Amino acid sequence: MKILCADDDKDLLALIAFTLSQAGYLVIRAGDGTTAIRAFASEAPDLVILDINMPGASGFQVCEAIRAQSRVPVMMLTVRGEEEDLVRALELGADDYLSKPFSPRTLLARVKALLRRAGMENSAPLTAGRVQLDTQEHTVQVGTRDPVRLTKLELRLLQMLVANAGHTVSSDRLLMQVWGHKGSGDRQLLKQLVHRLRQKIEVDPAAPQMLQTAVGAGYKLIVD
Amino acid sequence: MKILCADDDKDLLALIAFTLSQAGYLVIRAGDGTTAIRAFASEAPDLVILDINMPGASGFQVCEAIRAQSRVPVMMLTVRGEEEDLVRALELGADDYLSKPFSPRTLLARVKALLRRAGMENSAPLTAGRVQLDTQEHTVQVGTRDPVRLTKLELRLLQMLVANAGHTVSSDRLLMQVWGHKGSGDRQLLKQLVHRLRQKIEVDPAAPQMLQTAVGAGYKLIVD
DNA sequence: TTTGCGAATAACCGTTTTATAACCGCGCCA
DNA sequence: TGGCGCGGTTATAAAACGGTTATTCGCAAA
Repeated sequence: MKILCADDDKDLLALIAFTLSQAGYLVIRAGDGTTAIRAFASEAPDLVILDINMPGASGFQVCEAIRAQSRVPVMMLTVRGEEEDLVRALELGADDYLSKPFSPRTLLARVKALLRRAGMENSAPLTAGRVQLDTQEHTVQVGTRDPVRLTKLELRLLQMLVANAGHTVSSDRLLMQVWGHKGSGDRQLLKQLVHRLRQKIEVDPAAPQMLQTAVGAGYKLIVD
Repeated sequence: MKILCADDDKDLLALIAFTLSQAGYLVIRAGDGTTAIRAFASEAPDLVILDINMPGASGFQVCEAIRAQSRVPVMMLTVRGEEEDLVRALELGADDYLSKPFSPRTLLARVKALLRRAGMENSAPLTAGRVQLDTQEHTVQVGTRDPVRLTKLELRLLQMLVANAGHTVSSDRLLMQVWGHKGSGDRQLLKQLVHRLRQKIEVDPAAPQMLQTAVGAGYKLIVD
């Protein structure tokens, strides 16, 4: 089991690494955000622990980048009393958080819980029904049709929909996950992106079968 | 299912509210003890979450006041390592406690456990009798009838009524919850909204069975 | 440099949803 | 009896929403 830990506090990082490797996990370390993102791509860890305040890229940015291509469990480390950070982290798709200072015992318990929860047999995290995402190639394949290339934003959008296949995802949530912020004028971008995505994955884009809109609520991906 | 949350930490309150409403609960907020007591009286929540340290009235006092008139489940929030607080809280009749910091997931699990223990859980968060709300899809389903799509305002109104099923809710409170303000001319909007909602959920909208009006007071949802 | 592509900005259309307004009927009470 | 408040209903105007298309911008590859 491979765990990626990112924190700019060398001592804390060492403590975390020690605790986890003691428990039998393989720990990958990153001292800043950009390193973390790179490490994530090259190591494909089973779980990620991110400090929020880091040089390079903040924990938020790293989390966002990771969520753009994977659903691995992400745990955020925060300083106590920064609850608004938490809201943001969770909205970005983090699965749990731990506020500093924490005991190694707590850390371990939470890590185990998170891994258990993830089932760890993430089997094929990026498929739903006949829809198959390939984040490496940036492509989707629907049924036996030819794979279609997707842009970065299209991929992120579809990823969110695949992850919640069958349930509608609110526009706000999509906005947040795809662009990382919730500007008011950005509704336009979403409907455009949906439009482009439909052109690519629907048999008849004018009468969408898979990417349906839930009026007033958001969008959802229908899989049989 | 209605939950009253009292905490003077705005950010934490926001986090709690976010977590719970995400899970489909209707959250009533209070920023201090006295507000909490007043809100408890007017809202009759199904569960109460209280911070111990609050201006106005402490969590202890609020808990005591609530216990003087109700057996509703109460969960206390404590800071870690203040065990004597816990003892006192439990003696005052609190049903559970959670020490900060806690993860949203934990909170949700404990809340559900508490509701289950109280026997309130028999249904999903937002159902009352044969009425089933789906806040994600923006739909209601009544009995075995086909689900009906609701607009944003209709959903909020119905949510309020479902949370108070069987009891009449004053027009002012509905106005407040649905529109967020209490303008004078807005009575018109309410009666119109009620009208539209009846068209959607009543068998015979001209003779409402479920969404009944309490003349001079407000409206109430009748469930068997 | 030009070209090409993804993304952002903007505008248009038809539909749905919400707000404004008026009218109806009823019970109440001076 | 007539004025008044209240709730229900209907009509219409205004705003928001979703789909679509065209244009512009920024950037990196050719």
